[in-house]
Amino acid sequence: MVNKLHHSSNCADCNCKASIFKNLSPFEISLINSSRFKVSYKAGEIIFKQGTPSPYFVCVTSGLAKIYIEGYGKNLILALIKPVDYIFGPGIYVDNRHYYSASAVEDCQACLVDVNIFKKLIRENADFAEEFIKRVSLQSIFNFDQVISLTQKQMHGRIADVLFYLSDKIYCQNPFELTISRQDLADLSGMSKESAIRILKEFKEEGILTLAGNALEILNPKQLRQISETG
Amino acid sequence: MVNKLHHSSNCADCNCKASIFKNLSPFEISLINSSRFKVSYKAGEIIFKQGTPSPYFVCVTSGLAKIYIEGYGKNLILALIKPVDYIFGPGIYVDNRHYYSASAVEDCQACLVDVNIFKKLIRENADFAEEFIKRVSLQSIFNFDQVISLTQKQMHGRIADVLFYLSDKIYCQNPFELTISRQDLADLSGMSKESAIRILKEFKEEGILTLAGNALEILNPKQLRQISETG
DNA sequence: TACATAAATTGATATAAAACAATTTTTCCG
DNA sequence: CGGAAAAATTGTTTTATATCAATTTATGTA
Repeated sequence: MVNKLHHSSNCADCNCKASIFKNLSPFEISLINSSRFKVSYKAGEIIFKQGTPSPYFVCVTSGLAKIYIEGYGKNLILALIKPVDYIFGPGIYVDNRHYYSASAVEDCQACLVDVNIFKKLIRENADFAEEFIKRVSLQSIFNFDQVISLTQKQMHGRIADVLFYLSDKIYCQNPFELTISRQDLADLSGMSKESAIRILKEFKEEGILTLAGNALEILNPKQLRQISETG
Repeated sequence: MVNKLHHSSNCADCNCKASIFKNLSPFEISLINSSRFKVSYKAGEIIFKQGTPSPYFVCVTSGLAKIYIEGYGKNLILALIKPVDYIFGPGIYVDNRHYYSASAVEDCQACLVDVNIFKKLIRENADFAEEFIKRVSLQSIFNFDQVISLTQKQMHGRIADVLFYLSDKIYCQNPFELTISRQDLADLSGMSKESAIRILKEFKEEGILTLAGNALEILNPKQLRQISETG
C-alpha cells in the first residue's frame, strides 16, 4: 500500500490521525493537540520499555513498530504497529506501568499524548469510550487467536498464520517486502530463529512462496491456508 | 476460604454482587435487577458456547466455572471463575458473539444480565466505565503472563504457575481440594493430561507437595517459586 | 570499493513433550 | 453394594523443536 503520509503541525489538520479519534469534537481534538509530542525513532530504538511508567498514549504516524513481551530470555511479539495506529497498554488503567516494550522496526514517527487527557476524554465522551472498548476487545480477540496458534499449532501452521498476518494486516499486499528480521518473524511465531528460517525454506521448496532476500510472495495461498487451519 | 454465600431475590440486597457494581447507584442496581435471570448449572454443563451469540453478561454467584477456547482438537482454559466474579467476553463490543466457551466445573449458580443494560450503564456512569476498563486491563495483563508461561516455560514451570494460581487466586488456601480434573489442569497449563499427571507425581516425590486423591498441599512454596521463575 | 560486522543459513545432535496403549483406581448409578 | 464407566496412572515409543556450531551472505561504514 503506497500511502503517502504527510504530517501537519496539529491534530485537527493531520490526516494521519488514528480513526479512533473520529468521534471527537474539534475542541476535544485541540485538547489532544495541546499535549502532543511528535518524536522520531530510528529502526531498533526503544519507544518504551516494559516495567517503566506509561504517561503517554502513543500514536504511530509513520514507519513500523513492534510491541513485545520480554519473557524468559526471549521476546514474544504481540503485534506489529503500522500507521496510523496507536499503542495503549493495559497498565494505563491499572498502575501506570508498561507491561510490554515497544520499539521501532523501521524508522518511524509517533505522537505521544498525555494519558490523562485521553482518560478525561473517555470519561466525557461516551461514543469515544465505546469505540475504545471495542478496540480493546478486538485486541483481546486477536490475542486469543494468537495464543491458540502458539500453543496448539506446530511450526508450519504458526508460520502460515504469521505470513497471512503480514500479508493481510501489516503490509497489505502480496508480494511484499519483509522488513522485519528473521528473529522478529521467529518472535512472532514463538519459535527459534533457525526453525523459522527452515520452515520458510521448506515453503519455498514446496512452491508455496518465493523468497529472494526480503522480497516474499505467497504463490499458493490456498495451500498455505490449509496449513494454517490444520496446524 | 469458607465463605457462606447466600442469595437474595434482588441485586440490591444481594451480598453476592460482584465488586464491579460498587460504583452503581441504587437506581442503576435496580435496572440490572430488572433484567436478571438466575440460573443453576450442574458440573459439566455449558454456560455458553464459543461461536454463539452473547446477549448476557454472566455473574457467577456460587460454585466454580471455567472459560476456555476450543482450539484445534483441544481446549485452552483462559481462567477459572469463582464467586463472585463475572464473565464478559470481548465479543460484546465487537459482533455479539462468544469467542470462548464457559462451563461449570462445580455445580454453580449465575445471574445473567442483558448486555444492553450493561452497555447503557457504561455509557452513563463514567466511574463504572473506568472500573470496567480497569478490569479488562487486568485481564489482559493476566493473559500476558499466561501466554509467556505457556510459550516460554517448560512443563515444570507451567505446572508451578498453575499451582500458585489455584492456591492463591482460586481456592485461596493451602492445602486445598483440587476440584478441577487432571484434564483441566492440563488444559490450564497447555500440556497433555499424561504430562500433567507425571509432573505432579514428580513434585510429590521431590517433597514439593503432597497429593492424596484431590487433597493437595504445597509443602515447599519457595522451591516451587523457583521452578516457576526459571521455567 | 573493501573490510568488518551482523544476519541468514545449514548441518548435526540433544532434549522436551506428545502420542499411544495398557493397567489401575475412583466414582457414580442402579 | 456391586458393576460399569470414567478418570487417573504408568510404561514405552515417536515426534517436534531447540540447541549448538560452523559457514555463507548481506549490510553498512570508512
